Amino acid sequence: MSIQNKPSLPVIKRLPRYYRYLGEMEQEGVVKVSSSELAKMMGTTASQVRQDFNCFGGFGQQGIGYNVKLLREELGKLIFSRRPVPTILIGAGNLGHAMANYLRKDAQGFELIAAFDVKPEMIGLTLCDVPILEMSRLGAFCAEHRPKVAVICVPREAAAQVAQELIDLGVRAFWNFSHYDFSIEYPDIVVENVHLGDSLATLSYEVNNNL
Amino acid sequence: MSIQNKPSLPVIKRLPRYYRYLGEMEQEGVVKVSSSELAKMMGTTASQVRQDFNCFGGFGQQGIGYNVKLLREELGKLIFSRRPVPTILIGAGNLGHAMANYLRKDAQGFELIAAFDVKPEMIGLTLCDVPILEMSRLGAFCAEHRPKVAVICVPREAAAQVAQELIDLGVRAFWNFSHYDFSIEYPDIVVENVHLGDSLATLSYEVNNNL
DNA sequence: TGGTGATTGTCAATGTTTTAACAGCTGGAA
DNA sequence: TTCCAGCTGTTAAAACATTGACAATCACCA
Repeated sequence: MSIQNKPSLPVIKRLPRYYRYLGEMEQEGVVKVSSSELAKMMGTTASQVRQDFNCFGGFGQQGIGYNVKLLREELGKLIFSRRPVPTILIGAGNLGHAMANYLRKDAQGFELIAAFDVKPEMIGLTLCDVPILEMSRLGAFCAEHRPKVAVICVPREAAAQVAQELIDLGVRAFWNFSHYDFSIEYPDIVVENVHLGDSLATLSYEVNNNL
Repeated sequence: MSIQNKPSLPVIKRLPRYYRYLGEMEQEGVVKVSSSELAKMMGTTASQVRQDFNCFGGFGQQGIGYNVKLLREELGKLIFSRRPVPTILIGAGNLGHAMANYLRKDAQGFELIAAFDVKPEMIGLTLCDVPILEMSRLGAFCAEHRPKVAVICVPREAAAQVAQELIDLGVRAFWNFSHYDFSIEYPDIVVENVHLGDSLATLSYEVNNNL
């Protein structure tokens, strides 16, 4: 019933998947679910499912199982902010476009408020209804609008400098698609890396060695 | 000196990063590196670095360290195939475009040979120099060209069916951007998931709870 | 030539995550 | 009412991953 020890990273990484499956179930009209049913979907054990939820105080009812709607709501409260987090995007290239679209159509909890790029021909265009601004305006924009999250879609060479600039400007969270690795010197900053190259290399390794 | 026990997933996931850092060092003209220097870059311990390489037989020289060029070559051999792996892309939308570009410009070891989409207005166009074909031609194409890897950039609703079709057609490796989770029923299939939604949700959790 | 400092490969210890086991609760049937 | 099957919460054990420790090796120098 009480909040247990701080959930570990593996647990946190599983929460969105639970949330996703529960959403699908709710849409299908499923009302209750057991840990073993969830385990089957997740490809893990019932034990892990129960332990995961227990980190946050256990949302189930002994003898019954979990109420799908309630459990999903609770997970939602844990994962998402009450109101959309103001977010900016740096690098409006191909990947930047895809991610801006993703933020608008498929993500919840984030509100894209501006994009930035260095290419002169992009300035003034819009991206998912937000303007693409010059990098030189970054400072003034952040001072005024105080974005909390930045999506980094620039090449590695540019990333280090941009990251430092954004940190100095008060941005505290990064969804990082560049190959640049944020250093660990800033303890109060959160970074979620999507290293496509590493992901693809992992696939390559598996193809090479396991097929 | 001999090949140790099968490397675990965490080790494999670190290989691309080692490879990346070694590439940067080689470009800068660095000749040798010690486990503690690598550890510092990776944000881990020297012990782990040595243990990681030891899974594959230890590429260093006692008393000296590791030869940057040699180590990188060895890791490259482990990660990448000798010749480019024929690869197809399913779903030529925004994300598909970005990933096709990525495959061509920034990835090694994969050769995009065709893209497929359901939208009639896309058929006949090209994407990174490869044709965009109708989904109905998938079977014939695979029979002729035998792609090994498929990049899945379709919505979740479509993914399950496409995946099954591709598996039946002999594709054995998937770089999966859809929200569909490949079931575990096929043991000889490798899947590398890039669940953007889950990644973003993780970031959201951190923003919500750690900032 | 022999000593010294640096460094790897390897084994043992520690820490973390996952799995198993079981007491206690619940709803329904006999 | 009482029993039973099915389920959670929780504690304990097992598996796994990381870190620490140290002998063996090497280049260099006196």
